[in-house]
This record gives sequence, structure tokens and C-alpha cells, in this order.
Amino acid sequence: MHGIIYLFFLVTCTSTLIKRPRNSSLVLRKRIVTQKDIAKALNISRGTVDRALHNRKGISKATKALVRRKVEEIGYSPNRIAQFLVTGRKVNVAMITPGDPLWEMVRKGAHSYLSELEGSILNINWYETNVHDPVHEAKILKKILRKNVDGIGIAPADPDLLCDLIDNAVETSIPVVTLNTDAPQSKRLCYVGQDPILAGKIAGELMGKFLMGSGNVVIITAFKNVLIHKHRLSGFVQKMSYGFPKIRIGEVYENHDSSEEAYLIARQVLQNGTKIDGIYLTTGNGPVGVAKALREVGKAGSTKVICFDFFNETVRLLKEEIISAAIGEDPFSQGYQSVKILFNYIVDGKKPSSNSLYTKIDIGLRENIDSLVS
Amino acid sequence: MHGIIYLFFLVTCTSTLIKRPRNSSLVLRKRIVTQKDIAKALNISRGTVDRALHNRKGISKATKALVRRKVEEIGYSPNRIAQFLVTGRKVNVAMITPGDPLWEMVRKGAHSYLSELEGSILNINWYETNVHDPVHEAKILKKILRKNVDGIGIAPADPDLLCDLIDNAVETSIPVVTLNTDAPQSKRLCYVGQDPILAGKIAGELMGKFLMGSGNVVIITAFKNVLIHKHRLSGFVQKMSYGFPKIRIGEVYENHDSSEEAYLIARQVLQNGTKIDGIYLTTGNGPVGVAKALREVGKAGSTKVICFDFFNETVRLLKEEIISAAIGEDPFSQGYQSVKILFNYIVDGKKPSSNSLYTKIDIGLRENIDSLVS
DNA sequence: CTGAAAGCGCTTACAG
DNA sequence: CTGAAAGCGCTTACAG
Repeated sequence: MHGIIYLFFLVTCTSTLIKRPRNSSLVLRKRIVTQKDIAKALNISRGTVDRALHNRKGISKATKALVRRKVEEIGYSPNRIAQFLVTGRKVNVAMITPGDPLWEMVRKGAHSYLSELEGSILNINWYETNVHDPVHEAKILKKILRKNVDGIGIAPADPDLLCDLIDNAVETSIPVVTLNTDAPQSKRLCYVGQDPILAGKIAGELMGKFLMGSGNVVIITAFKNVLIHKHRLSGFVQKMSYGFPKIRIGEVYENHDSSEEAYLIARQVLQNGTKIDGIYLTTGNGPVGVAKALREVGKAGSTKVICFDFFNETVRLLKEEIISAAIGEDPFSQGYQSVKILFNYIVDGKKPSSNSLYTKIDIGLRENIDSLVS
Repeated sequence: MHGIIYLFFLVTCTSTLIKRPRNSSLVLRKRIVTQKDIAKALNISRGTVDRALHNRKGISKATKALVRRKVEEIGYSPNRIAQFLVTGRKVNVAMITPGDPLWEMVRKGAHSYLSELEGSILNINWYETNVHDPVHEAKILKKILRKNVDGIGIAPADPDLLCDLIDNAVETSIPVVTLNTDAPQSKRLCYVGQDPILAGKIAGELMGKFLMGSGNVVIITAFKNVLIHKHRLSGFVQKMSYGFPKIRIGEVYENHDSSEEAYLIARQVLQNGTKIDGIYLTTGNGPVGVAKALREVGKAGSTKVICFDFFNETVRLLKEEIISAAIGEDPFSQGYQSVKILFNYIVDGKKPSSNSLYTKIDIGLRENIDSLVS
């Protein structure tokens, strides 16, 4: 069955490519300069031209100079697809991430890169880890290192635990890109993901503006000692202090990324007397619990809630106006850019312009959230 | 000079690709099924296999069936890069747009698509039009239609005026994608850009939330009779009426996309007695004028201003907290997706899943605007 | 209707 | 150090 569908695809989809007559007016066949032209012009062999072009050994300085001058003169540039075809080279990238809905977008982004040639010159192999299980991650990473792989993208649950393995990979000249969460101490080529401090600041800016600069805000963070949550917290607090000095930040609670705990915290806080105008969550796991508590005390909609990520429940709560805003991290780009950076490094040795690529900080409100998740 | 730099690039950048030994453990050379394998298995020629695969004429039904069964059996898929190499085919896309800063991002996005193979299988030619000059646009489009081009991306300043030319192109089987602004009556393959009604709604949602649901809002629209501005206006008004019924919308003024006019309107409105809590602009040309007026009457920061696009002045005014929010339209995606859609249609005959691809509606505030424009 | 052969632009053993 | 030749996987005249 699968085969039939595939065949159908093959036949219908490639037909346009080759149906066109070779000299169709629509096909521009600009005469492109090739190695052959250079060889002919200099009366040498094509192999020698190739050797000169690529700094291979077994060529005299004189010939090399000659070739290079000619190249400048007539403007040659190598044909990439011919190179790929003749070397039979395929770039193999391994991606190691959890399998949440969030990661579906990351995956979409990764496969969007060079999608038309996936299989021809690029293979992406995806390895799904148990959520927040660094030991499992390490095991997978070790397994991959024994295989043939040219580059690795990983979202390290525990940077310290994985640092050595990442360095191992890099030292055997397998580039590693961290995505979504970083391992800054490691020798990774690049980090692609959110700037969590800035993300905290933007949450703070939203809260300040939604409260018109005054009120009481409670913070529920996932884990007080996990770096990303620490940063999202500190960015928020910073923004409040220099942007909205009249907003009072109360206690900082910890929900351990659990919706149930978030519910218990929110219910207690909302019932203890002081009026709560805003609740800030450093995570996407918690809004459901907070919403439940707000509904119970009749404050749904009037207390502003700001959280992270665009999970399905969050989207629903945004539309019901129980959550005021959610902060996104552009997971599509995280996938797309990770693969792009790896590919360019593997093929060209080209390093990214910076060792951190911060993705867009998306703001999801009721009316635009659909445009952000599709 | 240019030549020297180029040569340097060439040599340093391609060296990694070919330095690796052919049988390096890092290079996975999975045995891939080729036409040759099928030919051998069936004891027929490779040419016949090709003919069967692509529904070419001059092949018997029986052989075709035989080949297809074999293909299913051993799982063949065509090698794209070999196809491109042998046909010498290059996809030529023409892009016709203005040259604003906004369009720089569009350009970046367009060239990001298949960037590693640009020149090998894809050429993008850019034609810059005078801003808002449909006659100039038409002239360029006509010129392009006389050249060899496989697909066109255009931002039609005047949809009615260009409709016939677009239809001409499509009828001679040159697909056209409209980007940023649509020509809905035409036979364009797809529109890539903002959903302006939704964009107006999100502006409304922000205004409502920033004002906590009450106050007086004035609207300055660019042109009352230009479709995109009409939509941005009507989305805003709709959102106000069902989301924030206590906010009063006053007069709707027209600034003809001029900053100076916006200044005059704002100054007059701010001085006429009624307290103005918010100003909504359906354009990115105007905020500077509004900001000037607000400063003059000492209301900068307290009156909320929401506008469109992330122009440099707008970014600056966001950081100075004179503009509260700006709405973006993801110009990078507009470029990227336009070229991607054209390429896939040209090469595979694959149509996009819908004839409108709405880009993300970005919300730019003070703290995240840098992450959105870089 | 089918096959044999040339060729796309490049790389790479092999021989000298 | 250099050249001649084979071959990557495919398409396409040409001949039969």
C-alpha cells in the first residue's frame, strides 16, 4: 500500500521536471563556466584543474597559480550538485530531543530545510528521548557516536551530565548544536533557542502593560534551580524593577512543572486575602492548574495570567481569555536553523556568525495564536 | 578584487567537502537502489526503466507494469540531484517588489531558501519597483515575461491594474505568487502575507488590554479605500465591539501614509478637549508624526500608540516607550515561502495546500523587538 | 517499442 | 607533478 502511494507520488510529481523539452524557451541554459573550460584554456587536464582548485597535494605551485588566475579571469564557480553526485556524499544529521507537541514544530522546521533534496544529500535521523531523562539522553548520544554521523543536534536535559559526551563528539570532529536548552560549558558549535532572560523581560513588559503599571503579582516558577527558569524569573523581576516600580511582586512559588501543584499554589494564594492582579508562570506546565483555581474563585479573566509555550491547552485558555498571553520560542526556527548550521559547517566548514542564535520571542494572544502555531 | 575574494571563498569553503577520504567512516554510503538495479533485475535497458517511471511515450503497457512492480518491490526513488545535473535545468524565479527596509527582510528570506544550492539549481532575479507605482510594476512584469522565467513573485501595488498581466503569465504556464499584498481576482497560484483583518483584531486586542477595557481611541488609517487598510481598520473595530464594548472609537482620520499628515491630525485631536487614551495607526508610516505631536502636548508614553511594521523609527520609538506595540507580518517568511512555493510548483507541479498562506502576526514590544527584526 | 551510447560537471584511483 | 579514463545516477537523441 505504502509502495503504491509512493509510486504514484513519484510518477505524478517528477513528470513536470522532465517533460519539458531540453531547449524549451522556459529553461534558461546560460552557458556556465566549468572546469573543462579552464582546462581547455590552459591546455591542461581537468584533473589538474580540480587539484589546483581544492588545494590537493601533488600539484606544482606554478600550475596552481596559473589555474587560479584563469579562474579569476573567466569566473568559475563549482557546481555543487555535481560534487554531491560524484562523491556520493550524504550529510547525516542526528537529532536528539523529547517528543512533546512542542517538538513536533521543531521537527517540522528541521525537515523543512533542504526538504526538496532530503534523501539526496541530507538525511535527518531523529532520536526521541524520555522527557527530562539525561541518562537516557547520554545513552542515545553514545549509541549515535558509534554510528556514522556527521553532525548532532541535541536538547540536553542536564548540561553538566552531557558536557563530556558533547566534547567527545566535537573532538572527533562531529559538530554538535544545542537547541532549546544550552550546554554553555561544552564545546558545542552553537546554541539555537530562546534568550530566557529576554523572554522573562517581555513577560514582565506584558504584565506591566496589562496592569497599567500597578498591582500585585505572584510568580510560579517550575524549578528554582534550573537555569532556564531562573533566567525567565530574573528577566521578569528586572523588568518590573526598572519598568514598573509600582507593581509589587509577592512570593515566588515552585510547581515542579506540575499542573496539579500549580493548582494548589494558585488556590491558596487567591484565597489568602490580598488581591492578586497577575500570575506569572515560567513554564507551560501549570496554566491548566492556575485556570482551574481562577475559575473556582471566580477570578477567571480578571486576574492576568502570563505563561510560556503554545501547548494545546494554553491555546484553548487563551481563546477563553483566562490566560492573557503566552510567550513562544519559535520552535520551527529552532529545528530549521539547527540543521542549517550543521549542514553548512559539515559541507563548507562555515561556522555560524555567533555561537548563540536567539530565536524570535513570539507573543501569543487570543487573536494571533492560531497564526503562530500552524 | 572581487575575484580574489571569491577565489578565497571558493578554496577555503569547498575544501572540507572533498578533503574527506572516500571511505571515511563519517560518510554513510548506504547502497541506494538506482534505475540500473531495476534494469538489471528485469534484464532490460536503463532507458526503458526511465520511460516506464516517468510515463514517457514509446513504452508498452506490459513493460511499464513490470517495472512498476519491481520498483515497489525493491523500493526505488529517483535521485534528484542527478536529475538536475543531467537536464541542466535551473529554476529561474523573478521577484518584483519595492526596495524599502521591510523588503530587505523579504529578500533575506527568499535567498535563504535552498541557499546552499543557489546558482546550481535555482536563480532568483530581483526587480525593484518604485514605491507604489503600479505602472512601473506593469512595465517590469511585461519585460520579464519576454525573458526566460519559470515563476514570478510580485507584490502588486494595484491589483486591478496588474490582474490581466498576472493572468497572462499564468496562462502561458508561468506560475505567479503574490506576496505582501494580494491580487485576489487574478489567477495567481497563491498569496503569501498577512491576514489584514486578523492583524486589525490583534491590534484591537492589544489596545483593549493596554487600556484595561475602557477609554477613547482615535484611528488614523493610511487610505480609507485601499483594501489592506480597510481590513486592518475593520478587524480593529470588530474586536473592539465584541471584546471591549466600553472603549469608545472616535473619528477615523486619513493620513495618506504621510508622517506629516499624521502629525497634523494627532496634534489637532490631542488638543481638542476630549482625553485620548489610544491611537491606532493602520500603517507604519505615521508613528513618527504621532510621536512628535504626543511629545509636544506632553502625552508621550501615557497615550497608547499601536501601529504596523518594524521600521527603524518605529523600533526606536518602541524602545523610548512612545509607541506601545507594533504589529509585524513576518517578511522573512514572505520571501522564503514565496520562493519555496514557486520552486515546488515548477519542479513537481505541486500546488500549495491552500491558495492563501497567512504569515505569522508578530507583536513587537520594547523588549522583544530586537529579536524580531534581526 | 526497446537498446546502446553519449553526456551533465565533477572527483579519483591508476599509470607514467 | 600531470594526464587519461572511469564513474556518480540520470536523461535523451539515435538507431533498429
